[in-house]
Amino acid sequence: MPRRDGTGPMWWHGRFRGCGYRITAGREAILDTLMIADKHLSAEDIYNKIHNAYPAVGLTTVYRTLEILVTMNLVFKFDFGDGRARYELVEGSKKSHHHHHLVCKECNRIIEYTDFINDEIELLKKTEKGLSKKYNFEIISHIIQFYGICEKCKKKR
Amino acid sequence: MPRRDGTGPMWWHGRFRGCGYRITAGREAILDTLMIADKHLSAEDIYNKIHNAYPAVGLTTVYRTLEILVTMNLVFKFDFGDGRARYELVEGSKKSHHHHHLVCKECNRIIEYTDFINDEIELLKKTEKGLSKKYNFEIISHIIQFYGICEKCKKKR
DNA sequence: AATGTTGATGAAAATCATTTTCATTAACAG
DNA sequence: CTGTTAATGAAAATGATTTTCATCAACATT
Repeated sequence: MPRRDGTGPMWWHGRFRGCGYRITAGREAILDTLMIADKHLSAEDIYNKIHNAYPAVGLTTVYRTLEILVTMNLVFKFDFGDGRARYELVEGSKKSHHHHHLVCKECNRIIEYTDFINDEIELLKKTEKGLSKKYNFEIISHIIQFYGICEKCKKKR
Repeated sequence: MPRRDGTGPMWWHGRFRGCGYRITAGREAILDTLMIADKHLSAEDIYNKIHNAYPAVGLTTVYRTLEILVTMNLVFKFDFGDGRARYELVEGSKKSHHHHHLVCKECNRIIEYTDFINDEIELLKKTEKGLSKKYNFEIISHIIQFYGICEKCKKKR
């Protein structure tokens, strides 16, 4: 039985192996980092967090692992418009919860919000159902982002 | 009075000049292209479309103009995950209409949909109102995208 | 536990969209 | 018409991400 307290195989091992991928120290470190952070991180963020404990894991491996995780739909890749991608565990993978983001066009601050989620989930369900039928499109994930000016940047003006 | 039939100043001239920007042939060509296309284009798409009529307009100018237009909220910049940004006129600027996108994770095809928009608009309004009050965040635009597998890619499997 | 197959890896080089530099040109206010 | 200064193109720089390739290690099989 999969556990997540470090005493047994992690919840994702089976799925990983099932796809023909091997479990390596680097990959475990990357997944652990994503689970602990439970927040969007860039590839370099992850590399830095890992580097002390696993000096042998290079940035290339971080990119390669993230690509696999995104393909497997275990991780979602975000673009907040600042030229580098951010990654976070897909909702349901573990601790993560349904949320979306506000992106400040001025300072690029990201605000994660979980408000007004119930109505949103309901609408999303309905929309996904309708869209997947009409376009015969299998919907796996979605993104909702609001762009604007954050509190601090408004004051600066 | 601003017109859009080529017989007078375009609707955006005033706004452009008001921000201290000059009107140049290149900028007119870029805006025209976006208006005619009324669909997401990459910087290079625009460059190619313009190049015959305006060989003097370089790709750099396209990028620079697009950046201005995005800052002025006349144009929206999209990331569909294939490494190059797409641009389209903001809804309300001109012919464009409220719509969102389905993105195929496999072939990167983009499907533009306008279905189920009424409920969506209503929810968005409510959410935007709530969010801007709670976080004191001025919302200018939003993005909704669904990721998944398109019809053709499902069949290929 | 030893071994072979083959996926995984790091380092360095390559890629490629986008940005910056800089000397020249042109918009437009006066 | 003229001066000021923003806009421009070409070429170089940037910087995140990807690829190459020789080496290493996971793990299925013995």
